[in-house]
Amino acid sequence: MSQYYRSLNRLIDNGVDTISSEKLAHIENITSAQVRKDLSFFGSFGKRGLGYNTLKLKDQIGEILGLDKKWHVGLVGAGNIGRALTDYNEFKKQGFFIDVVFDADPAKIGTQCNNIPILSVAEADKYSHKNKLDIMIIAVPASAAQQVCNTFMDLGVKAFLNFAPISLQVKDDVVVKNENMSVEIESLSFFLHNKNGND
Amino acid sequence: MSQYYRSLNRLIDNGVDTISSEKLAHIENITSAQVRKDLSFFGSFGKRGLGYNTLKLKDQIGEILGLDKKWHVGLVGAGNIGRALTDYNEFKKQGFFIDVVFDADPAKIGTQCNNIPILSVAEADKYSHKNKLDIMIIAVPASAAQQVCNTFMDLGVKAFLNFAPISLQVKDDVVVKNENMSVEIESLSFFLHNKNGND
DNA sequence: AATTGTGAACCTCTTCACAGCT
DNA sequence: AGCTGTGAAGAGGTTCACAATT
Repeated sequence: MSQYYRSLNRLIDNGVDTISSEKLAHIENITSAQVRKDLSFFGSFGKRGLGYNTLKLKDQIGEILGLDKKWHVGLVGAGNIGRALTDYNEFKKQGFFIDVVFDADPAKIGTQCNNIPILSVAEADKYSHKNKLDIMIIAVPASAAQQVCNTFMDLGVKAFLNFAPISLQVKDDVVVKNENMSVEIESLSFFLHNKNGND
Repeated sequence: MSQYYRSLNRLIDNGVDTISSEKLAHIENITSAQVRKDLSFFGSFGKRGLGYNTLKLKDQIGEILGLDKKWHVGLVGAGNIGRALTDYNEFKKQGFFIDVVFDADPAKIGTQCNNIPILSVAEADKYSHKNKLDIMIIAVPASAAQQVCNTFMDLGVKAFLNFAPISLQVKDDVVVKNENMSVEIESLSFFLHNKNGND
């Protein structure tokens, strides 16, 4: 869904105002039936014989994904990944602005990261009572990730984006999405390894 | 598989030398049958009545994933994400070292990024004739990603890790893994949006 | 007694194919 | 005529349950 949204934005920028499931499928490297199934699950957005209106479809998907809302995002871990994320344009473009950064390093606390204040994790409690925190991004080492997650779960955060390379244990009403770059590069390693083995 | 590998490393560090599919499943938040199916696909690594030897299993998975080999990785795009990746410890730990960075910005060319030289994309041809490039990481804007991908495909690169938020079109013998952080955060947005709607 | 490895059942996601709109 | 929306068929992946093994 998210991927359709992005492709539609690009199509709109290029002045395309109508698109068929066939063409959209080609862009996404999937089948046209898949596109129609995905979209029809949420409603009837297309016109038979014509296709989908790019602008209308984009808005409808945006609404489904809740992109019309502004979510308050916090980040834990002002390391390499954390710093990159505070200035990541794709997040900003979709309306995900990072309000606050938490870190454990006393040298960093009180400073800023791309104009976002860095607080101590101990201040999270106080912060969360004054400010909304819808989504927390965890960009700390694996050894600290579960503890950090627990801290913010206890403060009522229901959605986590986890960059630490472990599987977090969470309550039933909490959702975690993992962003594990090592997993992906290792699957490339697997592919190359096997390809060469069969040559 | 990759996730098992990481968990096994942590178990070994903690002095655990044997583990059952049940316990490993618990760590990964999956079922024990799933663990056994995954592992048995590649061979019989366990001992009935006992479980799996952590050290042996780790080595066997490492071999399957090709982690005993050293892969030569190149990076295109010395932006926020690119810079973070050149110093990303998880890659280094698994043996993925970035040898070279390519960028289009004349101001960056000739400089270094965490001690890795930054070359112009025009020099990629020359570079690739003298050095191996097994995996290319694409960390450029969406508008440039396909072109960059084509350039390196033509130079014979068969594996890409793509951080640009588009679906790359590649030849049949080439594999692309996408690392699209916006997709994940948007799925969190979707979750929160719907949860609140049903409250 | 404990735990693996695996056929069979089950479930979920994908593709096919075509009726029904525009 | 062209393209969507969707039931039915098919493929792929997950779980069950138990014989085999240590």
